[in-house]
Amino acid sequence: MSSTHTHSKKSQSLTKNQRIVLDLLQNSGEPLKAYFILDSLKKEGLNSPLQVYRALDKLVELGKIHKIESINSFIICNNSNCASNTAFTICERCGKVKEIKNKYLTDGVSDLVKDNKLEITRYNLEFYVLCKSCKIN
Amino acid sequence: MSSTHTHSKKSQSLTKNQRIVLDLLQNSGEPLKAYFILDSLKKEGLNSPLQVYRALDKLVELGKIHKIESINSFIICNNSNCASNTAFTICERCGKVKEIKNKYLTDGVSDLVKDNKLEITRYNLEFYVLCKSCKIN
DNA sequence: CCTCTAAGTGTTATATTATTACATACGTGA
DNA sequence: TCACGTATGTAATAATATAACACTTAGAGG
Repeated sequence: MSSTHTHSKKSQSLTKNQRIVLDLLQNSGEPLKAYFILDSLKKEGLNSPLQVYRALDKLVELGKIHKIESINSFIICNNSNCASNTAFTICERCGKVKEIKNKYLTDGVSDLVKDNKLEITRYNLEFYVLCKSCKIN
Repeated sequence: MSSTHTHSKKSQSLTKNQRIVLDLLQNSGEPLKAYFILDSLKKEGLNSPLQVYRALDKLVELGKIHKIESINSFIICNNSNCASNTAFTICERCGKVKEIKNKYLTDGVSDLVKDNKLEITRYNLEFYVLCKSCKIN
């Protein structure tokens, strides 16, 4: 354990603010709003919106979370860092959001994109649905 | 032509506020922000944000315009009222937005959706691209 | 013609979401 | 040790959107 700093670990380590925001999103699993995150993390030392937005921006950039544009919310990425390509279903009745893991859908979109000669850097797909439990009731 | 009022003609006529907002979006062709619309239409008698948002909401509902969620902007629908199914490309460099008219893409998405047993009521697809002129320069 | 109703209007105030600006700290590599 | 990139903390403010309430209008239908 003598020479512990062979090369920088910085790149894979998050700062404190980034960490606590990521943890909250991870534990929640649901989309959360910036100001809700702020309120939730007051006790951890977060005091201003900017601290939250900066952490969120960084986490989005790292592909660890996604922003769901139509509801101004942020959610943990459950596709092991899909690097800003997002596809979600949002229930119109109960608001529940799910990240679409279905490879066929996302691959299909990629194919469509290729076929149509679109040079995409990233995309954001939001499908409004009626979720199973809402469909039943 | 004696009984001219067989059924209401109301449905196809817009109110004054809806009309002037739609006209502005039509003439512009670009995505516009709500408060820009407000400023632009002060002289036409629009005084408050709510007047703009109400008109925008109605026009979105009618499928005459779309909201582009990731830039909080509204744009005329050039697919003859696609009823809230939207697909756009947004240039990451210059910000130019285009509604995707390509039937293959939108049909393809519909197919994917069917194949994946998603019961979609509507969708919002935002593809970030590098547009032709930006690619050259 | 009269009245009921749904939809729209106008206005004030306020809520929600996000950024600017600026001074400071901290770690890494030269 | 210094410079640089990145993050931090804080206050102020900008940008986006909605709530609440009183009032008007247009068309349906008697």
